[in-house]
Amino acid sequence: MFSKTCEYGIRAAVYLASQSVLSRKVSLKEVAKEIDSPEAYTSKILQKLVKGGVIVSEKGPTGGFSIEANQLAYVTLEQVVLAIDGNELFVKCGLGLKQCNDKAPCPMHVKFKVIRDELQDMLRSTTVVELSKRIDEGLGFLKN
Amino acid sequence: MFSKTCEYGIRAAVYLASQSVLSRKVSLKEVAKEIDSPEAYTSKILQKLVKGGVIVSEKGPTGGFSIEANQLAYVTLEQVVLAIDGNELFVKCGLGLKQCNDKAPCPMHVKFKVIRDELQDMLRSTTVVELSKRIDEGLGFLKN
DNA sequence: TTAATAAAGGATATGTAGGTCTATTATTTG
DNA sequence: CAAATAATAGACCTACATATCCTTTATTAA
Repeated sequence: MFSKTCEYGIRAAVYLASQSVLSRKVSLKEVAKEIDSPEAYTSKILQKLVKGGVIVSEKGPTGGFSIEANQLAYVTLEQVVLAIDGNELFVKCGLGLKQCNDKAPCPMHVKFKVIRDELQDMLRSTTVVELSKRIDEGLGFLKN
Repeated sequence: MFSKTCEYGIRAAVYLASQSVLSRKVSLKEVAKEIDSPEAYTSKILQKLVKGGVIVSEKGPTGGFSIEANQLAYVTLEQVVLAIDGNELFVKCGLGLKQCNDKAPCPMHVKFKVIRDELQDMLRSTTVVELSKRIDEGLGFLKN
């Protein structure tokens, strides 16, 4: 469904949310450890999230990654997916046709669009901080 | 969403359905042309569909690919996806965790499962012959 | 102002999906 | 049986996602 990069990205964003509610900045090393992803690769992913405006970073000692306090309530899974995988998942034809749309649809278009839109709605209405709370409550994990 | 191989596979199956209702067998070359996919690669994909029991093939002159008449009404998109991409799409964790399930869920699990199940239901309740009819009616295309 | 710390970034490596090429096997028809 | 036709199969190639390595830049605190 999502690229592996994006899976890491969501996990990273959720972990950062869990720490940002505590006003903690987190190092690359810690993020990688907590979401069980390769450190160097995680670095690239976090950079994408920074460029996408999803998270912020600070260099130097006492630096690290975080989600700004006033953004915390508004960062959604959709933003994370858009920052990493782009909008392809939300617009691409299920059969891979270049020119598939409501006017010139592939035969699966109508039914597929319903699912695609529901997926996007779900991601848009789910915040990373909301998911981070489930972890706190023991209702979810970011690695195993 | 689906692999590119699977996209070709669905298009091929739908085209074969459209011809099988006319009791026509179709050559590899014709399938590739009609769904706009590389011929040699299409060959591999059709073989997967044959092995998966979705379509049948006959060698020699007058040979070709088709969907058996008594199967035509029952071949679903789900069968095509399973034959090519396997069941990963229907069971895999949205965050890529190995051990994510109802008992030990990732934080996205509950919401993601809803979408995943709806997708599978849609594919299971949609037949390839149903989609082929849309093409006949000018309500869909397999290439552009 | 220097040493330590942490992110940024470029170059490179690896693995897998996607795609091609060529030879072989099966079947039909003259 | 021979020639033509069509699928089958294995080896090979390519592009891209995934992953690593190493150097540079920014920032802090002693």
